Amino acid sequence: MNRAHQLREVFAECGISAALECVGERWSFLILRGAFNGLRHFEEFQSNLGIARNILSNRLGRLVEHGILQRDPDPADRRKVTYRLTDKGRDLLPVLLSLRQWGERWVSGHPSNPVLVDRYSRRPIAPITVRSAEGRPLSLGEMEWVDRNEIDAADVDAA
Amino acid sequence: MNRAHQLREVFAECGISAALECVGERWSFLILRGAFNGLRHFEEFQSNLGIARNILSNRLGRLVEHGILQRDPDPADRRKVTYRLTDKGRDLLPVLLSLRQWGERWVSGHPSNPVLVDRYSRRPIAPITVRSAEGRPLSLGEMEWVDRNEIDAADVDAA
DNA sequence: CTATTAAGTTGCAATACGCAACCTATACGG
DNA sequence: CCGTATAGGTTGCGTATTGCAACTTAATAG
Repeated sequence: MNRAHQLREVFAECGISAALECVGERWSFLILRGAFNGLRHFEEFQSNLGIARNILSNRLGRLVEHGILQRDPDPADRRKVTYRLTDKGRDLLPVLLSLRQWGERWVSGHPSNPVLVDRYSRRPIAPITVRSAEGRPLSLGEMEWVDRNEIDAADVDAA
Repeated sequence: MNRAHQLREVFAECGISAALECVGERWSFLILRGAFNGLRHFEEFQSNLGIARNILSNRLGRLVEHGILQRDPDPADRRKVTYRLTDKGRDLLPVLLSLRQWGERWVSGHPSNPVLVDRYSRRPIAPITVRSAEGRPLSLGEMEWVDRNEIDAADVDAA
C-alpha cells in the first residue's frame, strides 16, 4: 500500500467526512443555529431563515434521520410538530460557535446577535481555542500531526 | 419592526452565514483539512481527495479569493503552483477540529488519522469545548442567549 | 361550517456537481 | 533540439441539488 493510497483511505474515513455526511449541506448549519436559538416549528424555521419549504422539509427530515433533531407531534394541537435538538445535536455547539466566531472575526467584522453568555457571570463566552490535554491554549506552532500508531492508545481514545 | 422581521435580520447578518459564504460548499472543508495536513499542490489535492478537477480548480480559486489560501507560483519550477493557508485560513482550525471530533464521537465512532498532538507533551489535543470568559468549561445549561444591547459593550467585542 | 393555521408536497426552472477528455506551458532525457 | 512526461488547469455534457410558487391535507378557531 503506497503513500497515496494510504492518504486516500485516511481522508475517506476521516471524522470530517463523517460529520459532513450529516451536516454538510447548505442550510444544515443555519437550521441548527435556529434550533439552538429556540426555533421549534416548521413555520418558525421557514419564516425566520427564509428557506424554501421543500428544502426545509428535506433538511429537517435528514437531520431527524441522523439523530440530530427529534420530531415530536404536539399532543395539544395535532397540527403542530416540534423539532428539538438531541444530545447528538447539542454536541454540535462548539462547531457552530467556532464557525460563528470565525465569521465575525474575519468576514462580517462584528459580533452578531444574540450573544451566548455565562448564565452566572453574564459575560460572553470565550473565543473557542485548541487546547492541550492539560487545558493550555495551543498555537499552531505548538502542535504536530502524528500517526496514531505512534501514540499511546489510551491517549488516542481520550482525544 | 416586528419580532419576525428582527429575527430574519439577525439570521441574515449572522457570523455563521458570513462564514458559510466562504467555506460552505461541499468540498471546502475537506480541501482545508488537506491543507492543514500539508497538501500544497493541485495534483496532491486531486489525487488524495478524489475530487473532480474542475471542482477543485473552482474551490481553490474561491478559497484564494476569500483570502483563506494563498496561491504562489514556484519560481524554481514554473509549472508548479503552491497553495498554502493564510492566517485567516489557519484560524479555521478550531472549526475543523470540532467538526472532526464530533464526527469521530457520533458518526464514525473512532478517532481518525493522523492525530494532532501537543508538540512537547506528545499527547493528543483536548476535546474542544465552550468556555466562560475566565476559561471554565461550560455546559449548555450554564449558558444563555441574550441580546447584545443588554451587555457591556467591552465584553461583547471581546467575544 | 367557513376561515385560518401548520406542515408539508408537486412541478418546473436555474444552479451546482461530477466525469472524462482535452489543452497549454513548462521541464526532463537522450 | 526533440519527443515525452508533468503540473495545472479548461471544456462539454449529463446528473443531482436548490429554489420558487402554487397546491394539498389535516386540524383548529371563530
